[in-house]
Amino acid sequence: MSKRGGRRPTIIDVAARAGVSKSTAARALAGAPNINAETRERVLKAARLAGYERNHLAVGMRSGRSGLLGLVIPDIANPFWADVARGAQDRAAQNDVSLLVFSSDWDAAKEAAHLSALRRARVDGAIINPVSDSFDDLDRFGLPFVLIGSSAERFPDTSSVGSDIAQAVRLGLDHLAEKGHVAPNLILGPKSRLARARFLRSVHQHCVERDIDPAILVMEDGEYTVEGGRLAMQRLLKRPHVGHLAVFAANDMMAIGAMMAAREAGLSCPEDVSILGFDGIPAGAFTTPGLTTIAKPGREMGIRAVEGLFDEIEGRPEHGRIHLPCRLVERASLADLSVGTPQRKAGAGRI
Amino acid sequence: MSKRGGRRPTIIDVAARAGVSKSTAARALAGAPNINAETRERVLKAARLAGYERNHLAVGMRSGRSGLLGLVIPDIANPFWADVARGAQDRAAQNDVSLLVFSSDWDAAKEAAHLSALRRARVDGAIINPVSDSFDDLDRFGLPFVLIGSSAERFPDTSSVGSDIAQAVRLGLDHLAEKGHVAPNLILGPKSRLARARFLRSVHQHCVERDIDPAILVMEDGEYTVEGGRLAMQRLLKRPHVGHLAVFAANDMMAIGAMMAAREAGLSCPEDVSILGFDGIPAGAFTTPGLTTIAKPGREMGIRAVEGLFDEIEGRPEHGRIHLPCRLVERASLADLSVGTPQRKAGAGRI
DNA sequence: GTGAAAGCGCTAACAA
DNA sequence: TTGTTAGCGCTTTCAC
Repeated sequence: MSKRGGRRPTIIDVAARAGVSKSTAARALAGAPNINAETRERVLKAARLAGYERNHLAVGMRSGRSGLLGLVIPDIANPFWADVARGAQDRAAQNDVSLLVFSSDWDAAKEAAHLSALRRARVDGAIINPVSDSFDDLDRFGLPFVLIGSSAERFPDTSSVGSDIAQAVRLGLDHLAEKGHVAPNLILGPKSRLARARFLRSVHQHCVERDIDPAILVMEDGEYTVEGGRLAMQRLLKRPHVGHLAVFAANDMMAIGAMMAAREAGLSCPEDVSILGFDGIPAGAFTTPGLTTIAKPGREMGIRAVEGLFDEIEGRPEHGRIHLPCRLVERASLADLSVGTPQRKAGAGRI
Repeated sequence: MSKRGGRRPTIIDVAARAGVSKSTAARALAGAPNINAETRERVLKAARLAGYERNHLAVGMRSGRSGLLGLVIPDIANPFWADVARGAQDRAAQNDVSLLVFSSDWDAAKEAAHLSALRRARVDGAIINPVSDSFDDLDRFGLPFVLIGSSAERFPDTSSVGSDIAQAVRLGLDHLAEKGHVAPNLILGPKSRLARARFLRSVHQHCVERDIDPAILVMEDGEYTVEGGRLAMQRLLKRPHVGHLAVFAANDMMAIGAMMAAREAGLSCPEDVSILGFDGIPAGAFTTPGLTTIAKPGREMGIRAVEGLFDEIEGRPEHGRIHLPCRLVERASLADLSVGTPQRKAGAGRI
């Protein structure tokens, strides 16, 4: 608390200490080439002694760069998004840039408010997972941005970073098939969300590749929450079905909800019901049984998004859509139906 | 993307549009009293038309206030801390200030780096949960700060916000006693952390109040993680004991680990083992059985911390230690041993 | 190789 | 009530 009140040293203080002008001090501090080596040392030493730290505000003012980046995600309390935030944070720090993180809580009005706050804070750009698929707020954002975990169809000249849904679905469906679940039931997100369509499209495509008729697929919708998954599973359970029930949920939270619904219905997992999740949140390791899931590379997504944003800001027109691969996390929520019975080849086309 | 490249309007643009000087425009925008009502309207309208937004950097430069606050927490991926961050975020937004959130990952070097980044970003102050209890970095932070979830013994003239550990421990121990577990085993954090001492002190104090000899308490240490809890529980299980085993863990993650260790040892919860957690993380609702726990008011802590920080910054010397009450979340991890046998009064002093 | 001066956008003290 | 001016800390010409 020593110097709580004391004015913080400026470049002028450093220049005075070193006995040079402030422009010389600035040159030394910036590591410019056109300066006497000995003078530079003197300035650097003076800066150290004075405890000088460059004022980002003043720099921002001159350069037009605040050194601030925004990150708008739906829910910081969701471990997946927290992981994204951490990756972005770390990558930004490498370039001495700070990150303003906002939770939109799936609320378009809140998102608009955050975007506005970001503009006022003079961020150099933002990484955004848009709440709605209308992108209205984005149209008037007016600053460089990168989309994360969302399709960029509306913004052809914008980069986006996401997980490779098609690859993830393939991974999941093939793993299910290996265990003898060729055409699993699906628990999907709300119809309003584009992510749902992308997921479903990948499933259809994979089915076609494996000679399975997509029409036999049974599916239910729900919110991307535990409760949403539980409700969807209850509906699935009410439908007529025989024998073992396999479920592929579009989100780990929903998968956990489905697991609870199964237990509440007196069914046990994985004996009566197999459940595959999608996200890779830590809580999946604590359920009974542990949740087998497809893990998205959250941290890596955050890192790549920041790098993409740097490109946007610098005007390097990458405009790429980066799709990072997901990986299978095998735990215990899938029954192996292929054991004891002849291993059925994928593509059999029956449930 | 319309005006991506276009220079953003300044107060000078607004003044020109309204046909006044920039100081008049500034007065109107600031809502100063000494200005003609009609002129004010004209300026406001001009600002709206121009899409003017006040430049926080420039304001910060003049006023010495950046409108930025820092938050340094051990782990943004821990739902409890994410909750704190969200509360702080929301409260800060009310005053149009933004929050820079950093994860120290329990690493003192990282913490020091973050504190330095915060200073360079010119935050007006910070909310900090210090990694180590040595507070060395804090000594040279040099900006207003508020401690969160940590004791402020080393900083008598600093505010701190935390949960009321004593009340929480009382709540937990009394609830355990009601269920017939008078002297539960304890799973504590690492010896190096001050939080451990505070927790233990509260337990001792409560025991004394209830006429229980603290010496009979059995305890194990571990890291504040699932793995730490599992290891501690394994050690607890190896000790000689008869009948039902009750455990009070100092952290939900550890409690979940303890639950796993019990299951791995062939014991079932709550039949053979009762487990009480402390934190209130969402994952506790997804374990089998659901984890009974004491929930800390994370969100509220974040809010109060920001308010306390505003006081510090304004120079209002509150220097209070706010201890917010915790609440019991009853799920299914505790056996009720009082059923069927006469309810034993608290204070019996036996296991 | 170094210094003087302008200017980023804003607010506040002083003048009119 | 309004305008003029100085200056926050920094970088970047332009002279010397």
